[in-house]
Amino acid sequence: MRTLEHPGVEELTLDAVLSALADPVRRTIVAQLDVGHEDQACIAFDLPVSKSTSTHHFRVLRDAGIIRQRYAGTAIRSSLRREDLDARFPGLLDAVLRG
Amino acid sequence: MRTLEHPGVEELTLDAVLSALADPVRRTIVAQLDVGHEDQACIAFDLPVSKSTSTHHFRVLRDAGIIRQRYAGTAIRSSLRREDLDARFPGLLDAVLRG
DNA sequence: GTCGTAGTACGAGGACTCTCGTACAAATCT
DNA sequence: AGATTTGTACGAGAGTCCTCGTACTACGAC
Repeated sequence: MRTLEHPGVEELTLDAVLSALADPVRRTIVAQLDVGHEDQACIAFDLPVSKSTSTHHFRVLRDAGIIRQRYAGTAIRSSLRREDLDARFPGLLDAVLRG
Repeated sequence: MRTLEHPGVEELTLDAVLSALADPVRRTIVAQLDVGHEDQACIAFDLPVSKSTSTHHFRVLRDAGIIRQRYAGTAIRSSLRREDLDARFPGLLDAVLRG
């Protein structure tokens, strides 16, 4: 099975997290994951960009440690790393999601 | 007396605020304002960039509504718009400052 | 008035980002 | 096996951002 690289909790940087969340498309992804679309494939998200651009944004979120991704057949299941983010930057994710 | 443009509370956008806070130099400014250097001139901040780059970063922070600036002689006094930010995006500033 | 200080305006270089299309790889389904 | 689905790799174009130096303005001090 194919695997995907994820940074550890202690590797999360405020710089990467804030840069990732500064993009509106990526905040849309995070918001949709927050309301429980964790079973969706990347392609099923409602995004105003092409497929390759989607891949780019999901990768940025994964590299920043904001989401976790694992293969499920040909698709990928994404989920929010809420606990890791709360442990490293308490209140940040909630504040952004509320905004 | 010269004046400076500031956005109103209702004009603050998450996009502008997060983009502004995504830069490490600007977070340094915000952090120094947070620990009570609000009497300092811009030039007195400990930043690893040139004077004109400083001007740029202070302007981005002001345009995003994160700081307030007013002239005091030839210098400028900057201060955090903590209450405005807390009203618009509760918990966000604290989370970033804690990180 | 002259000098010094604090900040701005402007332009430029370099890097990065967002976007896309096309071509491709990996797993699944028929 | 062949077709379909999902996502990736790659390259390219356009735009943005960070950085700087130089020249300039506004205010205050002497």
